[in-house]
Amino acid sequence: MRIVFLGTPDFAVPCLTRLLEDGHEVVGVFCQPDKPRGRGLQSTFPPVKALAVQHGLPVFQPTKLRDGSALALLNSLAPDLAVVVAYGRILPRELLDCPKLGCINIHGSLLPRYRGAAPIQWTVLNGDPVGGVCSMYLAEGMDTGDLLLTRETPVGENETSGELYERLAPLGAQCLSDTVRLIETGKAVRHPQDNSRATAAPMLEKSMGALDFCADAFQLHNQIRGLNPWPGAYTTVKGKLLKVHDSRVCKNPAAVGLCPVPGTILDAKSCIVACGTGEAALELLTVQPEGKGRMSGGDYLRGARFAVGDLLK
RNA sequence: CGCGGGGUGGAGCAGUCCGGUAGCUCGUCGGGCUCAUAACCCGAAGGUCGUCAGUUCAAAUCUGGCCCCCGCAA
Repeated sequence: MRIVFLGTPDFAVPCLTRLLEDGHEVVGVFCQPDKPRGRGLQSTFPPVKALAVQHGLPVFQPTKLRDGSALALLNSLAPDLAVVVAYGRILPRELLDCPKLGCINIHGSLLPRYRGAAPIQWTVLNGDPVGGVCSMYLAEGMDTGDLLLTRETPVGENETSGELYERLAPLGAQCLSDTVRLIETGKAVRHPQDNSRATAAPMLEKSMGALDFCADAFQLHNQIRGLNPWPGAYTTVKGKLLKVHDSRVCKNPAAVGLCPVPGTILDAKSCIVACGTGEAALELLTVQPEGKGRMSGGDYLRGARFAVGDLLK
């Protein structure tokens, strides 16, 4: 089949790889324009572009999709099918109607749950025990199209968004492969979404990373792993940023019977911090002070000269 | 030249402004105490202070260049 692929980040890479392995004719690859990233503002290729270039595929990075030129371009490629995976833009109606067999999408959640830009992260943030990917036809609304296939996977209680992302990307590629085969053989079945069960997964913001130790330890733990690796959870200590990369819920805090102020350090060796009502504490496994590298919670306490009973702030 | 922090025994830090004995909390090794211990006590090993050059009687500390790590912003 003649396929146009639209995708940008790492998550989309296994999908494109799989299409090529399956022997499809990828006639064009769309991704977001190169953007300056990192220290020094160096311009970098999106991962999908890097892969496409490596395979000698034509790459297109339009800044506008609605001025007609994108439509003309897509028409000229005459695709049977368009595959959209984390492209990062809304496709206008005229583009959706262009490919003969339509546009399909791989989404990192079990729709209708988590429609939007950050489905994987919200799965973790909410502490869901099960996540997954699904394939669907694109419709005009955000992730509202008819479902095709769904693939579930259990989510570990300490799994980070980054880790789930890594597992979901190949699962998505498999799902895509199966879906394309169904479409190719005319066996694809549309399952409309149950809109009443829909939830939103909006883009993450930096401010979501602020930790408040008055919250429940489980909640904080989900926040930390859900925002790892980006944008990251943090607290402020002595006026400086302290990122918290990794944590564990500590169900039996050492301070039995006490009701320490949230944020109190309960252990000198492993940076266990009192949270919420004190029923469960939070062990900060890996932290990173502003301007420093990441280190274990214990190392941090030693270097910053904290003692048991001090308030982490 | 976007803004900023930093490189000191194995780890995390102090010391740098006001040059002059290598410090702290851990870890490691040996010994002791204990029913026992990641707890406690005693002792030991381990560092050309990122690198190159300069100033000086003397540089971790002052000056200049270079390398590397990181936070913010994007």
